[in-house]
Amino acid sequence: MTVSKTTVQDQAKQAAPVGFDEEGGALQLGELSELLGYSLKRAQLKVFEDFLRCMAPLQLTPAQFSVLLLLDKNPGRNQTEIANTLGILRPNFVSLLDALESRDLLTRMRSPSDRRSHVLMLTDKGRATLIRAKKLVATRHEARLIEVLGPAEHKALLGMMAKIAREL
Amino acid sequence: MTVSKTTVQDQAKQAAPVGFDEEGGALQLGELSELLGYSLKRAQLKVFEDFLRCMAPLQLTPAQFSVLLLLDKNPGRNQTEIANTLGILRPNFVSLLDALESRDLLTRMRSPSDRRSHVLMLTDKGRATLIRAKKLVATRHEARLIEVLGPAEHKALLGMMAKIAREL
DNA sequence: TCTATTTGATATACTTCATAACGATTATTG
DNA sequence: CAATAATCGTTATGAAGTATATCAAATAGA
Repeated sequence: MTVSKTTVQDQAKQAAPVGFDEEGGALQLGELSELLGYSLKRAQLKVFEDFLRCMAPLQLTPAQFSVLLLLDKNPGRNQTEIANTLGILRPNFVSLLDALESRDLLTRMRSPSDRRSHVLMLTDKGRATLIRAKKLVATRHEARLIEVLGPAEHKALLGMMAKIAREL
Repeated sequence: MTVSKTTVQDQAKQAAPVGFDEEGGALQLGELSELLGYSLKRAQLKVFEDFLRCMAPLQLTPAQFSVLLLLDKNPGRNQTEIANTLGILRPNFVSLLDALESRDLLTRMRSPSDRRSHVLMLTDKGRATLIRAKKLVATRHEARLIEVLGPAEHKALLGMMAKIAREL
């Protein structure tokens, strides 16, 4: 779909009185606004953008945050388990972990029971960072979303997204 | 976020009776399921996946379909206008158009009034393809989404997505 | 034991997204 | 009017994200 950040700043030419074609006015979105995938993609990009902005002080991407979150709830798992749960392919998970480990947010430890696998664990710094990150998400990011949608719709939205991810 | 298609086929080990940790069971998603961005991204990927599947007979990607749709409603616009409206950067729009033009779905015509710009227009084949594409989207894709969500929630979802894209 | 599988890792490729710069053309402006 | 600036489509290029094949080491299974 390719929806960039630089979005619809096109109507700089000024908004025409709706129902305008032939030269000059803003374009007609047409059935595009009824296409769920289209809106979904644009909304998703906006949400990630906002996440990055809110998380700027900690320099964590959504993917990195999700790893910390999952590790905190599931200590002692190996890379394959965490990656699979997040839908990340093992090869691509390596560099993601490299980055977090180099920042001392987590450690890879050879498992004593199966020396092929790495047991992943948050460091103290990782846990502390996660706590701060959760606060930023709650007080800035999700707060903003709730502000825009209202609490009821925000919750309903969560349910719908989960349903699509699960049942489609 | 990095959410691949190969998703959560991890619980192959069999589902533990919920509220299980320490080895063996499925992982605890934890606050991840409350993270709107996370669910949004996974849902978006699913929706695009379904779109591609439904559109397979016509071999149109979501981005290509959106271009045809927009061109049909806004004939005679140039590349920059269409690209900006879709949030696509001009350089990246070139190869997208190349693909559609080489399939004879649209034409680039030098504008007589401004010989820098290309006026974009659907060909007859492009219009015919668009009609078929719209039918596929309506009868397969959106129909499936409505089946999963129900008509009321589907509509509510459209509204929420538009709101986020617009106001966040 | 011999073979097959799994784990983390590397290499690699393809797609998407972003920026800089160019020639041609048009607009501005001194 | 001439000189400069801006715009259009395009090319080149780079950074991510995503995908597959393959490897050595370790384990599991025959």
